[in-house]
Formats: sequence, C-alpha cells, structure tokens
Amino acid sequence: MHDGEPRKAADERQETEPATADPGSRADNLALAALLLGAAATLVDGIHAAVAAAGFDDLRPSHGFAFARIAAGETTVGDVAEHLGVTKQAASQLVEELARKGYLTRRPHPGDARARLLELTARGWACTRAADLAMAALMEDWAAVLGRKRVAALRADLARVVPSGPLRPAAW
Amino acid sequence: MHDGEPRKAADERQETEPATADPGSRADNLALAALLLGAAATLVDGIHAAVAAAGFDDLRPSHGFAFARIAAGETTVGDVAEHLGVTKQAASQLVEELARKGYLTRRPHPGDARARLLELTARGWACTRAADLAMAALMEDWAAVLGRKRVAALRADLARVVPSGPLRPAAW
DNA sequence: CTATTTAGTCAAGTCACTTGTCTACTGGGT
DNA sequence: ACCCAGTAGACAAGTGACTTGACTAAATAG
Repeated sequence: MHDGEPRKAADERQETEPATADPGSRADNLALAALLLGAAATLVDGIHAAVAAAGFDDLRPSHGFAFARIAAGETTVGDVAEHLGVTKQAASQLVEELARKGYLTRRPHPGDARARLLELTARGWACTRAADLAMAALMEDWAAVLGRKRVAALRADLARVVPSGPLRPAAW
Repeated sequence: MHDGEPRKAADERQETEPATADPGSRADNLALAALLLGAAATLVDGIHAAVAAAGFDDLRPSHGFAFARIAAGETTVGDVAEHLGVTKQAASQLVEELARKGYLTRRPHPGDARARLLELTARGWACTRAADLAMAALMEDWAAVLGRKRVAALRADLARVVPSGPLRPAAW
C-alpha cells in the first residue's frame, strides 16, 4: 500500500484533475469498500442459496472452495489445506465430512501410497454444476444492468489491481 | 473440470437485448468471482495489517466493522448486533472486549436506563483514523494503476448491481 | 540401511459464536 | 395507577469449526 511512486505511472488520461489531490473522499473510499465487500457477499450468499435450493443443503460456502480445487483434478488433502489456507487436519476433517455426505471419494494415489486422491462423485459434480449455473445467472443479471462491455471492463480493471490468489474463503 | 457441460445453452432469446444474451464464459465468470473475493480480501487484510502495524495489534478485522458503526454515533449494543448480523450476546461480548482493551466506553443512555451508549475513546478514534488512512492509501494505489476515472467507474458500476447493505463482516 | 521428511489421521484444546435464561426497564391498554 | 407484553443487556452453558500436539506409515536423502 502506497509504496514507491504516488506520481502517476498510468497511461490513461487523467491530467484534467490535479493528481496530487486526495484520491477520492473518505466517503467515496468507504463506499467502494462497502461495495466490494457487498459484491463478494452477494456472490457467495447467492451461490450458496442456489446450491442449497437445488437440494444440496448440507453444505457451507467454504465447502464450495474445496470443490473448486478438487474439480480441477489430481487433488490431495494437503492440496485442499493449502488452497483453503487451513491446516491439514482441518482439511482432513472437511474432506471426511464431504465423503460421508457422498460428495467425493478417496482412492489410493497411484504413485504414493501415503496420499489419497480426491474425486468428486456424481453428486459432487451435480453440486458443482448448480454452483456454476447460479454464478452464471448472477453474472447475467449484472450484464442485464451494466451491459457486457462494462462487466468485462470491471473484470479487466480488477485484474490489474487485485493480486491473483487461490480463491480461498474469507477469514474475517 | 470442464467435462460437466460443454453445452452452450443457447437460449431462445433473440437479440432483443444483446447485453443479456451470453453473460460470458464460465472461465470469465469464475475469474470475476475470484477477483471480487480477492479484492475484498485484499481490502480487509490490508487494512487489518496496517492497523496492526500502527500498534493496534489486539484487534481482529470484524472489530473494525463494529468501530464503523460506533463511530457513526448514538450506538447501542443492539445496534452493533444488528449491524454485524450476530446475536446481542455476541455483540455484548465483543463490546466488552473492546471496552476492556480501552477502545470504547459505555455510558448510560440519557433516555433509556436499560441501554448503554457506546463511545470511542481517543485510542478508538486513533485506530479508526489508521484504518481510514490505510484504506485511502490502498485506493491511491488503485488510482495510480487505473486512473481516477476508472476507479470512479468501478464504484458507480458496482453501485448499480450490488444491493446496499450494512457493511458487515463476511460470514463464510 | 538408517535418518529425515512428508501425507494423513487421531486426540484434545481453543475460541468466537450460539441458545437459553435471567434481571431491569419501557411503554401501551383497559 | 396498575398490569404486562416487549425490549436492552448480561450471565451461563453448549456448539462447531478451527487449532496444536502426537502419532503411523510411506517416501526420500545420504
């Protein structure tokens, strides 16, 4: 935060306003912060509600983050732990719960007898598909209001300022 | 991962509204979702780290959400509870902790002997100021990359699609 | 072949929440 | 004035998702 040059290094035109003035009022900053948190909450809550409505009502939002990693393939408990930012013990408990509820199976790792490969069951895939549909529906709503170009601009702008991370659940 | 649905789901809707047709690919949706969650996490973690570095290292991010409400003035424990989306008991415990650590005081409510008005101490205000500075610095960084106009556009676009809420901590 | 690291689980402790219960105070109704 | 349902808040106990600690078994280095 605020490292290096406060001088502009951007290629966009912004000389119309004094760049040394405040980067937005306190109220504006607070509003943007509230909007970003609200957007994230809307996303997570919306997907969670849709998934629950689709019959998968024994899951919490953070389970979806584990699904995202497992669906990528070649996943172990340790991978889930690192992805979610929790201990291996916590990931092990979470995986055990998902296996007990029929969302995934654990099979021996072909090349390492200590590890176990996690694979989604049909139910797990159905749940993932429901989450994808809910997310697409939400984005469709946004596109209906803003237009696809502005949604794309939103994505592009955020990509330039947000450090890419492993898409882990919020921890606060 | 993608074996679930190669189906394109070409809806019957014609180009009556080109903006509502295809909301974007699954990868794009996922990317935007990841960016929004990442932005929220960056914000919260950044502010929390800056506040801790300023000497207020005995606070958790969710305390900041309580500060935001209390700083607005005329706040009771029940207000904090509603604002944070937790029970009154949880809010009471949180307030007790903040009072014990010297961030706020509880004084009798002038018009209701049951209630107690919460007020930030000098330390509480200093902490709030540190959080504001950190937030402003982060926004300045964003403005340095995107330009002030695009940050404003970000705020305006999000305001159109995100339902306004009480700025409460994430619960997932 | 021994020593160290790694994957995963079992067990117990932690802590921010919850529900349940209580007191004290408010305010409206008859 | 009184009664009484409703509200503000705190105390106590329980819950559950996490943690640290200890352990087994298997891979890997030397």
